[in-house]
Amino acid sequence: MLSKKAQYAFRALSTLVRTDLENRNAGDRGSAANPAESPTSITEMVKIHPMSTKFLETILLDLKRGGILGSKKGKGGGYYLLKHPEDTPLAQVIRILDGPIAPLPCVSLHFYERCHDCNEAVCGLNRLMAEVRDANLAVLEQRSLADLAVSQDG
Amino acid sequence: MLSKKAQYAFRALSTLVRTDLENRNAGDRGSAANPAESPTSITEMVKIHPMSTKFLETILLDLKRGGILGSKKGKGGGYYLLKHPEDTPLAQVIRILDGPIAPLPCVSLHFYERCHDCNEAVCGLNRLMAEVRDANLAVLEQRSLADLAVSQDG
DNA sequence: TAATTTCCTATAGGGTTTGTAGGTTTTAAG
DNA sequence: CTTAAAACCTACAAACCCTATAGGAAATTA
Repeated sequence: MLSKKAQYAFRALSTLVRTDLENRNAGDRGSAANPAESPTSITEMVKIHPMSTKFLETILLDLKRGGILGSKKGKGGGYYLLKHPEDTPLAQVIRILDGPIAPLPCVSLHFYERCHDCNEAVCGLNRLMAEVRDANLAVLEQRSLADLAVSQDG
Repeated sequence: MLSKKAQYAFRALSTLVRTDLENRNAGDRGSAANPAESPTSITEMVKIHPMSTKFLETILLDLKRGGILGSKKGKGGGYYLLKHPEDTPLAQVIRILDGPIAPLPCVSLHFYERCHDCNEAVCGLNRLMAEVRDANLAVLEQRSLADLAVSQDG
């Protein structure tokens, strides 16, 4: 199950994706194209998706440290996507906030930990959970923030 | 990530699967074929896969209540598989010990809970996490306890 | 100078996970 | 009929993690 952190992250990100795409379209028509020039503040995000402001703050900082968001301090500041929405897979968001996607540490690609109680080469569970991991990644590495915004009204 | 409970469960189950298959083969050759007639005790399981006896006890009781195991009390008693290993999907084990497989309650098939903060019909995250759930189930409902025992030496 | 906003760290409360304790009931074997 | 072995049951404790809050410091704009 996704943690609350990850769920809140996706809500905030869906707002940022919309703003991002709007800015890009405006850019095509001669207006400001650079998302960094029109960041979205935490206050605005919370208005759209009500949640604890302070909690969201820590989440956005995580996403910034994780290389997904940029920020601008001071009045008129806020957060913005560093890359095109299509270029940030959902897997990256989940890893930052929830850690490993794999069902076991010994089959994790990014958070691997050795399994002390079994021989990984011949462990049946190991092999099966690697299958589960791959099934997850097939979706989570393919799908991106861009998919998050499609027809999202609520 | 799988809980310790689920991990221990799979280890104990792998022992039971082996015993089960051995008994079935022996049955073909004229010996005891019914797994219920040669149950495996907790003590034996812990010898093969070292872990807390008392903790495993609660896990096995969960699996019994969940309809996966049968048991026999008293001296010479123990646990045994109620069905052929191929007929118990991994998903059933995980649901008993860890609950929902879906990444969000609002896309869970067995543990559904309504999502209060979004319109499920148009929620982008909802749709994506349903994809993840299906990817998981494609493996976990297809794979069974029988797959757990294949070439498992450790 | 004032207002706004991100940035940073610590911490508290609650819940869950993990594991323990102690006893009861059932069954088999001598 | 007694003893030993095993499942069964409930409560509880300790550790850990998740969620959220608090209180400022630093940066930027007007």
